[in-house]
Amino acid sequence: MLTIHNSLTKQKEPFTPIEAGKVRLYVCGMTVYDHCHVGHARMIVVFDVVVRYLRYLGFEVTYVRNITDIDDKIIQRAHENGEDIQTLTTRFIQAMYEDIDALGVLRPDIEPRATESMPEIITMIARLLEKGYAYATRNGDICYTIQRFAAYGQLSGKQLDDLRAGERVVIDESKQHPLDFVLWKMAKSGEPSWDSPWGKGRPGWHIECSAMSTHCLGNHFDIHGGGMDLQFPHHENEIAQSEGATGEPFVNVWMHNGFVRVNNEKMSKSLGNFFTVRDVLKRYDPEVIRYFILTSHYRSPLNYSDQELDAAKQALTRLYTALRGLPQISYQKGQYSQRFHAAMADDFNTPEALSVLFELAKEINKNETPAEFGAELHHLGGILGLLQADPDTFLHGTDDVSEIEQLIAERLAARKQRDWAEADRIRDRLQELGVILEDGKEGTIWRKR
RNA sequence: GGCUGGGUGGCAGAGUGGUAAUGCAGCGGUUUGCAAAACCGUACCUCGCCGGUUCGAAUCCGGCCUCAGCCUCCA
Repeated sequence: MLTIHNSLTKQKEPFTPIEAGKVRLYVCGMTVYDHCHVGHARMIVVFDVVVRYLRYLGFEVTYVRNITDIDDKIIQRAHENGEDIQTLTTRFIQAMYEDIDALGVLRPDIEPRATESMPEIITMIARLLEKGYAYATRNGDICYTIQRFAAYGQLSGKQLDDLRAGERVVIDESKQHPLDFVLWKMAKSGEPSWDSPWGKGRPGWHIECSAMSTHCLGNHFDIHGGGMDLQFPHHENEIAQSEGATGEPFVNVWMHNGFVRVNNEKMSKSLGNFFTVRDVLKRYDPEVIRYFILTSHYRSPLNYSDQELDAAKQALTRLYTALRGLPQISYQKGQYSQRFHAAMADDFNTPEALSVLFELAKEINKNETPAEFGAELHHLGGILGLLQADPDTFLHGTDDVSEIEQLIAERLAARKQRDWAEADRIRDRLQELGVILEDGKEGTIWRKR
């Protein structure tokens, strides 16, 4: 039985889909004005694992992850760069695919873009106006009136009276309530705009997700995910918009992943303490990053540092070392699978699930006939999107290996002559090249440090 | 000020009532020409602080200290 922590109720609940055997899931994706950083990578990998696991359990999953390709920051960045908006977003969408494909992330089933969803957005705003959930301000913007939505605050646990709008930002006098948010912004000169019944303009960020998710998945769907920072106000606003417009319940289960931290602070664009995925990929195998993300539970904070990545690399090396040289046989469910699945079914407890993989590695290493354990390890790793590379490929790296193999052959010859000095000299040389040797009964094998 | 979520052995990180998973690091041994990898054994520490409930708590309750996040955009 799969249980999932629901941010709405703040507890783990047994998961029951709305429609038997099917799961409809929406995750807030990227705003494409810059490269993905490790924080984005965490969100994307976490929900990739969620989707993989739901599918593994036999659910027919419809996974939707949007792309926000129009907003203030995009406009601003395009302006700074002196390029047009579409050129900018196209470039960063391409870059995003490069980054997350490298991390072994499966593509969503539907990937709606804000700029391609204007009819749905406009329809939803019109419905909110009809039902009295929205109003036009003096300057022509359309705003949501949160006081009309009685359940506002249910997700974040905030009471309207407790919220201090204007604490950190100037209050907009044209709004009825300081926390009312914009659904449709009137066009400014030089900015992209779309026609609407209220004149040319563009959508607010919150309405995009409400419109795209309900359009792709229906008014009421199973799971909505995103980063912890989106809980308020973004997801709170989505509930208000969607339930206001449709009159139906919006989402059954809300899932929020924790942050990546750097020196005990949230990694973020605004703090400037972020590492882009492509920079980290220059120094670490993508699978190491994926593994690193899964070493902590998805709701816990994850500390980013080189030491942590080194540790992840070392751990993954242990698993691949165990798999090296094993005959490929078909997987049969073993005793470890049960524990792996118990962990995963408990709110996707990947650290616990990974610990089972290490126990399998140990079993392989000490066992005379380890092929079955190897097949199980390979199979269970695959559920997490790990351990699918050829072990030698992982351990050797992707650079040219001919010089290394040449040196190893020379060392082997020296060892045959019992010329230990020469053998050790070559080994030192190889060490300089980052190669670690292992002399076994059946010859010498090696790996990259 | 309000709301969330945390504080676990040297480090990382699970565990939410029965006495600390897993990885790295440490120590002793096996193995090795020496190493490495691997295996076997092993220590440390008792789970932020104080009090309570219980036969029994890291795990429940109360108080306190402290950290992070949200209440602007943010995965």
